Amino acid sequence: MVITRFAPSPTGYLHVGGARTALFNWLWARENGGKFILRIEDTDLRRNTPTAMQQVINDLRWLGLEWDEGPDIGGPNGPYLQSQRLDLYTMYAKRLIEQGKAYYCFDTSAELEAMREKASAEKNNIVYQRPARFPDESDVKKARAEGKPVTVRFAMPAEEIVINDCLRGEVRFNGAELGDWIIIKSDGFPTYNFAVVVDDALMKVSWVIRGQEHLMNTPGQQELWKTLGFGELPKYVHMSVTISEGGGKLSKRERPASLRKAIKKTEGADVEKIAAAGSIGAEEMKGFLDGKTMPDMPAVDAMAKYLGVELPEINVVDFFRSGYIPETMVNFLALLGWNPGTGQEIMTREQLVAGFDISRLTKSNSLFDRQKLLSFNMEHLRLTPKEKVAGYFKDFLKEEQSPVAKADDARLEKLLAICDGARTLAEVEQKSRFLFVEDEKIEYDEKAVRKVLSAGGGEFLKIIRDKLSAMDSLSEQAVEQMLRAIAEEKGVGLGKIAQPLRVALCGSTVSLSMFESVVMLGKDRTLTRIDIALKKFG
RNA sequence: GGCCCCAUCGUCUAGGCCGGCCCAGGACACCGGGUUUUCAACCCGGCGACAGGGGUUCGAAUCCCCUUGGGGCUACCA
Repeated sequence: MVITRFAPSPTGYLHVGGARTALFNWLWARENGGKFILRIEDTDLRRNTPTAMQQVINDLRWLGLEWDEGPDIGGPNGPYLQSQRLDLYTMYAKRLIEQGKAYYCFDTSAELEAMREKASAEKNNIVYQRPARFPDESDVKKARAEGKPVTVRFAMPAEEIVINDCLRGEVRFNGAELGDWIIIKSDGFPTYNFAVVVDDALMKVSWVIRGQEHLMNTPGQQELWKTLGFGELPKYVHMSVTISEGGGKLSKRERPASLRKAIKKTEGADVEKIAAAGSIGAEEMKGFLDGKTMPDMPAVDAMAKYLGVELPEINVVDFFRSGYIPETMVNFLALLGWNPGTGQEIMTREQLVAGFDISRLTKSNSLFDRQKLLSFNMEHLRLTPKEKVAGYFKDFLKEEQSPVAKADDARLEKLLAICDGARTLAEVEQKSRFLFVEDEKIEYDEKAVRKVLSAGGGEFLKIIRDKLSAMDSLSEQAVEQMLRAIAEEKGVGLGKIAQPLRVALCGSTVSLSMFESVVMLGKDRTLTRIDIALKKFG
């Protein structure tokens, strides 16, 4: 049976790189009728945040990547939180020590740092000097009494280690150069590389599909697996990595970094007010601007909103908030480093599962192209069943606290239908907003007013007003006829007529079709808005 | 620096393992035109790549080597 897993560390929102890894594992399990496990790697006390696990779970659910075993639903191989498996790691570490395959160390971080510096000065990799005699329990006691840190290292064999990667073939390493590495930290917690082996083995994971960044960890993990006698090795697949526009692995730091850039670029930026918007202190703000610290995501988002800058989407939630739907994300992410070989690009979840194959993974890194994502979203907005999209739209509106949220299901679907060709739900929201704002509260875009209303558009508005008030029933056809008639009479294009009306009704030059807009707004409110606009700008 | 991975249009990629069907195909972006009540969409057309150098071969995008470039890892992070 194919058993895969996704093992994030709960350090914040799920970002697209992680989502892609999760997706490939999920696809491979589903394709083979296997199992997909969610495991939380919370062995770093300092970095974990209490809400992060729930955030990751929410994001995976939104993407539709359901797992068969996990911390929230349990399973036969639990617990699925590493922090709850500590006794297991301790037990296996003890076993290794007894076998003489691992040993205690008492180095301080300063001593380690000195070793690193020495190695780097010699233009070499740091290799930990294995002691001639492994310390015993009495040494440990002594070290503890002296207040020295106690860690455990795995003794790597000094021989060639060959791993067989399903994507990259045989990759060779020199065990002697890799050196002995820590499996138990001084706080008693296992390191990632140790816990991952124990858990993968105990959870019977048969396929380890992860990013290329883990390739160097594999020889160590493989040796440990063998030493622990865990039997048949899992199949290893080290996928390409997702690169961002600026070069380098896509990282969640990009959002704060891009905000910092924006603040520095803004002339006369009121740093105090910006900090207040993010509810962070002056100290933290200074550290952030100096590039020393990163505020948390809510603070970053709030400051960006205050400044009115768009930050690049990195986390899965960012894409949700920008109006993308899960179908798009799953499809697009799947195509980053994989393709079905059929030339088909736009695919449903089912098609992805059916067509997925590890052997068609790409070896080279790929860049996350937001332009293409945008066009994918348009396609999926069209392809996905209407009710489903309406559901996503509702969630989106709620998250954005949009006035459009007041609309009922029928109206929502209507709006979505009118906006066929929109690339994001945010575009639909933006175009529809004016329908749900009070007549007096329309915000008029200065440029739009200048360009359309002040430039003689008021004349046409008056004509429209007169014609409209004479109509007794409104229909899209009737409104269209009326507007076209005016255009013809005046010998101008329809645009000359529709644009002033648009600005009067919406305050903007970007909105729904005017024919539908007038009908949906209703005669009275349309007239009211025309009057307001005429009074203000006519 | 050391170790490891990778290398086809601006981007994602097809093709490469089984050399000739590839003077390299698709998609997104871009450019030009059309359509149009705004934005978007839509239709037609166009630009555009085998990183460089050596081999092997009758023949190389495809196989080998070197160079260059990109990426990863180099923690008591995961």
